[in-house]
Amino acid sequence: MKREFPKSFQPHDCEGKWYDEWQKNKIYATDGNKGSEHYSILMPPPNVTGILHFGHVLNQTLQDIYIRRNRMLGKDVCWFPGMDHAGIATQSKVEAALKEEGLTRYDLGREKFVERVWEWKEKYGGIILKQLAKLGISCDWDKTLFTMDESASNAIQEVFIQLFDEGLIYKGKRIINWSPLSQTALSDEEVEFREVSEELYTLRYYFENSDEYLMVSTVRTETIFGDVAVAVNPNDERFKDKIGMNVIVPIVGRVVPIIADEHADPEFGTGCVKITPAHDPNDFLVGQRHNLEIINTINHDATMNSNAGEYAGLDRFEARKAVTAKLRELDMLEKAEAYVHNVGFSQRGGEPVEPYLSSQWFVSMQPLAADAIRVVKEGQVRFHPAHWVKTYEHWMTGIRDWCISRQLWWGHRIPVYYTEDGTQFTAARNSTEACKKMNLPEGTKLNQDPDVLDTWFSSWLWPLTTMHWKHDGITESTPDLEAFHPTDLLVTAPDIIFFWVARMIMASVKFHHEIPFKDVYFTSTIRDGQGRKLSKSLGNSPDPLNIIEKYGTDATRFTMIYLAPLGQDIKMEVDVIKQDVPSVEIGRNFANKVWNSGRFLLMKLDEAMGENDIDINKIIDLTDAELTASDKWIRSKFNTTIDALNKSLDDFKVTEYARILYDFIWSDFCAWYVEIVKVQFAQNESADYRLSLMKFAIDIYEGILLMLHPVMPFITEEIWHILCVKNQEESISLERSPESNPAYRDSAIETNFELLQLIVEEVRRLRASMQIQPSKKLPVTIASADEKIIAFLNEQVNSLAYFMKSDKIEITSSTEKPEGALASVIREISIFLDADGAIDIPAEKARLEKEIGRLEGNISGCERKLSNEKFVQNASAEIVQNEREKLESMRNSLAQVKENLSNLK
RNA sequence: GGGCGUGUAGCUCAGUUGGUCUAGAGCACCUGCCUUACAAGCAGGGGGUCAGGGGUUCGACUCCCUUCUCGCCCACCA
Repeated sequence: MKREFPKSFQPHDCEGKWYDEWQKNKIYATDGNKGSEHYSILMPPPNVTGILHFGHVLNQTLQDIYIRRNRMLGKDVCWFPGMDHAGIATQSKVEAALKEEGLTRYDLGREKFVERVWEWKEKYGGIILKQLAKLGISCDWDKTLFTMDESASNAIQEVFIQLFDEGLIYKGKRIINWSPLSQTALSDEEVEFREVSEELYTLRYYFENSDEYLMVSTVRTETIFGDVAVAVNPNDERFKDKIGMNVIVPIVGRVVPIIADEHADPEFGTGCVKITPAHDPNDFLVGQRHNLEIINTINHDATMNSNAGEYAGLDRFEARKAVTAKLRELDMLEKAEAYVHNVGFSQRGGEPVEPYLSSQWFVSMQPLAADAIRVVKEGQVRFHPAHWVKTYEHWMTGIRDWCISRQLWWGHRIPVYYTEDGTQFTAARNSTEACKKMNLPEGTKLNQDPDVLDTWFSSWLWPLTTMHWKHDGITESTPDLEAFHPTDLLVTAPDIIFFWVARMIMASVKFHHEIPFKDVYFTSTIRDGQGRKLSKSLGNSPDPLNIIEKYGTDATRFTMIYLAPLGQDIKMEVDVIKQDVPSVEIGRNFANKVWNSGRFLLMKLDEAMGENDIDINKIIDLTDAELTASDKWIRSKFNTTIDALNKSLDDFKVTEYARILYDFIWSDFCAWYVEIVKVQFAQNESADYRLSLMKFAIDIYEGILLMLHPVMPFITEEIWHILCVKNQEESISLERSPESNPAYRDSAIETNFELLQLIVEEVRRLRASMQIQPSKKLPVTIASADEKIIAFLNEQVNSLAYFMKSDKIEITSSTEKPEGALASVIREISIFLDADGAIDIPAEKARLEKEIGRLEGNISGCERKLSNEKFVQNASAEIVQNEREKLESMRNSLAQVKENLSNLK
């Protein structure tokens, strides 16, 4: 029965089919008892609100490559998928939906609102995971964890209580980053600074009962309502005598002291700075040092409060305009100048954050950092590329406390209980336990803290919660933890090194006394043709699903890997309107090449079988004596390539892996070996030989499929089932490792074959230079003084003839040039192409003269080197020897070329 | 201000501990081909003082110093 092998590869026909088959047979599932060696990866959980982007394609493909490879190596492999509840993002989405109905979350109340969010999650939350599955990733979906799942919640609660009891979580009244849009506190990491052009206003602060004034500069005129002092530097001679005097805040009329504080920089502005402790982190510290009153003038939504008098209710920016106008009117404004400075923006909401004084929960990070720095320094956790270690250490060394409370409803509620008067509180699993901890009578009414935890407070426990650590609040160890923690590899974008990577290291070391992962691979940032980051807001990001639809999953995966050098950005031309990424053609064309070479092998196999239906596995292998040098050459190359591929993956040089595969398959296998198979097949009509030859070629090709499978899982699976498996029931998947056999490595044959390639290429060049018709067959003479080379070339004479389009080849030790032939010299081997009178004498003369010039240049360079005593003394013997041989060979070649020139008449 | 990275053909990038590197590949370009799988293909070609300067060395794209370019991260100035 002949097998079907369509003319071109149709990705869509096989992708869904194989993915279903893999998942149905649960070949990616494990209970941790499948083998002695384990390998695991944690999937960075996408946001429940997320949609697929190119970052995912790259990131997931990288993980899948390592997962598949290690499974193929026979390890017990587990890839843990999951999804993040994404506090602010998700809550905003649901609030936006409510707004459509004319409602706010307060109309629903907390409980109803959270129910709504769960409903939303059930309805839309799975989209991103289904999209990820489209990438062909081989994870065990049954192990999917949602960060709001009960088992995760329990662990998170335990961690909070433990840190609270140890005094590492504390409540503090501080200036935090407030998001007026989301109306919640943010951590420092959630704020990004951007350069903004604003105006710097210089105001007059008059002394009491005087016409004299101090000049004070500020951008934020609206904050003068919170002014409680003016600070000057204690060493600033200009103001030394003013310290202790009072000035009057414009408009407000408040009398405030002039204080001395290092915070005031004499070099900046007027040297005087107004102190507003409620609205600036530095001013807050100054206020603490000088025991100043704190006057808050801004509401949660960034409108002015009653302390702003007639400006109350105005938005902060409108208030700034109004106050500035008023100052101008009162002649209190000395000047206004253009000013560029950095302003913090909410990463999520995009609005300027407000430095805001409020009570929040903090984690004391310094005590957690020490061990986490150590495990990286010691190389227990390795970063790729390694230069991230410096960034990591720098941040960890100066680490600041982490604000973890969020004024949201969607998230893990803070497990802290307060007495009704608010004077006593503790962290506990429930109010009963809280009563006990506070020595209160059981049943005392307590209130739980209304706030929830920062989403990243669940993310930092991801290595533990995915494996159900303390899923019930108690259990320290689980089968997954036993088998798969620490995980082997984390693949993630470098922009979350602080948000996530560093914190996971701290958490696993602190709570489980183990590192969370051994290697961290930081992925490339994907940019468009102009070098801009692909992003939704820029509108320069095509939907990967459209690209997959157009080119296929394998092609998309391969292209991303092929283009993504470790530690450097990828630049990729994108066309959002056409929804196209043209460079994915690389992968598409490559897939086509792979497909067609497989198709060719099957055609030839079928031809060899004739009417018979033979099990490929029952075909007799060619003996070593029956193999030609070319067969041995491809076998040797194949084994060299496997080793190179393994090394590239071990070194996390994934792009190199893709390039080695590409070059080996395209050049070595397709361009050379497949052509040779055609010749060998044609020249030997024995059916047995032909079958055995095809089996040999298909065996090599099967190895190629195995090597390619981690990056192109679908096409390889499809071809393997068509070409390599007789009985479809035997195996669901090709997954197993190609083995390299050092015995098949043969450097002598590789060198000889390289020579054959050079000769072929030279003849092609000669033909092209004389514009000889491609179909025209011409006699070729190859002359060498080396008998071994003659023997090798003689064995390959049919292949040579085919490659060189020659109808007559003479391989000889005599260097006599045939009449009227084009002549060339490659490594002392003379090549004569009988151009049958089509020879252009002046052109040929010019070509030979150019060659002579080149050789003479090289020879004199070589001679100069060798006559340099220091070179001969210092360079290694091998280098010097090489140089001598090179010189000798070039001299011989030069002589031959000169002879060819003199014969040219 | 501090740290990290980058600069090689028109474009995107390779280039292993300095020595066949007078520097490679893909795309684009030019010439010619429907040659027994593949025109999503095949054969050939042009194109680069390896950002600039200095140094170490017998020898530098590769190591050191320095200037410049572009990019990223951290800190932050009222």
